[in-house]
Amino acid sequence: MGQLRRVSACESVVEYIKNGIIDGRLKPGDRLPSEQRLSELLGVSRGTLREAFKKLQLMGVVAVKQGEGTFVTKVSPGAMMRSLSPMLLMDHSSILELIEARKIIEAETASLCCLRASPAEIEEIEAILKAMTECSNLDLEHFDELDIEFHMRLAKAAKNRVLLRILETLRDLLFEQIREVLKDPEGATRACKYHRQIYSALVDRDPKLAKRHMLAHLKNVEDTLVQMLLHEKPIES
Amino acid sequence: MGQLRRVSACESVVEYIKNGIIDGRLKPGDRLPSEQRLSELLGVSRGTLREAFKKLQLMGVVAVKQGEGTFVTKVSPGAMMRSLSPMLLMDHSSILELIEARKIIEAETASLCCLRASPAEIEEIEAILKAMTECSNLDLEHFDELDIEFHMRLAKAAKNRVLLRILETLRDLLFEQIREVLKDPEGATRACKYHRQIYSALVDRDPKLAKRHMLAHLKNVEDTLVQMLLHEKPIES
DNA sequence: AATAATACAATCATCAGATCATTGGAGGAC
DNA sequence: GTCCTCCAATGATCTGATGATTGTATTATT
Repeated sequence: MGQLRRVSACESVVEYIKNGIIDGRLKPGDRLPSEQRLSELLGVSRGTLREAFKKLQLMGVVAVKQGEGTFVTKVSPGAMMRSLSPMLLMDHSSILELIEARKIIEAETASLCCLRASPAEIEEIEAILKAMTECSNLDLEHFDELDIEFHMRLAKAAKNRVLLRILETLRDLLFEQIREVLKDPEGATRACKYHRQIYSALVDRDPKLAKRHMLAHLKNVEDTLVQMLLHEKPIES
Repeated sequence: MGQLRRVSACESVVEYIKNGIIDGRLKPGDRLPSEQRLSELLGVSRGTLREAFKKLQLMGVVAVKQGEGTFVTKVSPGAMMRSLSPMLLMDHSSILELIEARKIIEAETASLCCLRASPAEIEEIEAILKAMTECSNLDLEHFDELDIEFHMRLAKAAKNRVLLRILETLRDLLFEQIREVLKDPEGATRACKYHRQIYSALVDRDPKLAKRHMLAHLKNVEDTLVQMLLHEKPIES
């Protein structure tokens, strides 16, 4: 009997690593022992260990690099964005739900950002804004990255890791859609304008204004996206 | 050297399954071929296949059941929010961040609920509220379940699957804390009062009022929790 | 005939031992 | 000092096996 819970070996390994980080035995940047050694150490097979790593990878706890090893990830700035989950079998309605969620959360983080951002963080955001402005005229290539970076810095300066994590996930899910919007030079110009307004409110430490501008910005993105979705139906694989 | 991207075998399998769902070859509830057969079919080893399944599992795309097989699950846009909880939930500050996130999101869902809830949904919510009122005097046992049910019905009636999924995750992470608050009879009574106010606003279809009451409710929970955290320090492992 | 107990087959969970591919660094050629 | 080659460490993948769990067909019992 006793089917209460037979913990899988894989899950045990995940817990082991997680606890190691929690109690400080493992720190961000640390390299774990090789698969060979760790599997012997924990008494599980390499296959099981790799499944656990796969899970930890997806949770963003570790990063695996062939030829180098497996590392505890630091909570670094938006360094590794692409690696996360793609997964887009979304219909239009779910895209709209994603955007609605983003509007709600990001409007609030913009507001919190006004209250909590350090001067250094504001400077960093300014630098990104500057790069975006210069970028928008010539190089649309990296504009989308800067756009996302702007939003993520804002969210980070809001000092709430839960909201940040949620926005990171939403960002990944909406990444392709955002790119499409920004491919249009006019869309990029508009985005710049909104970003400047948000930044201005941030400098003035005006939460309500920042919230309003962010909402206007995302509403604009939403409208553009709706237009695009109405005219193009294909969902590229 | 064309190191542009060497797609890993694991990732190929993930794409294969995902595309199968997108183009309708695989439908929710379908059982995939056994690991043995599928690995031969796709030309990868079973270990690789299992790593891919691990990832798909975490993405909420498939469910693996020992002795039965691997099944395609019904996939929702909120499915990806699952991995929010890696190592969070360890110190007090992260609990407060969780509550802050909950305040922001749930206040907005209460508002949306006023705009979108069907009469039938409002009736269901009323029934839960009634049960809570009766319950609070005698049976504190199931009161917490009803409390959570109330909030979840509200979120569901807001008709946004992404926000719903986020709140489900936050609920799981905060569950123990919520229980503690409601153990106090006075806390339960207060909760009832707030719930009635929120429900009243819902009946009147007054989004702003509902939002305000929800915020007041969660602020109260937050305050109670802060008090508790100040007096008890233990962090159970 | 209906029901309970058993045996069996399918399937996932895990293990053990290999080979291939990639990375970083050591050491030599210039 | 700089560049190149080679090699050891490590992850990526493969192969083949055994244990654990589930559903079902079979049998025994009433």
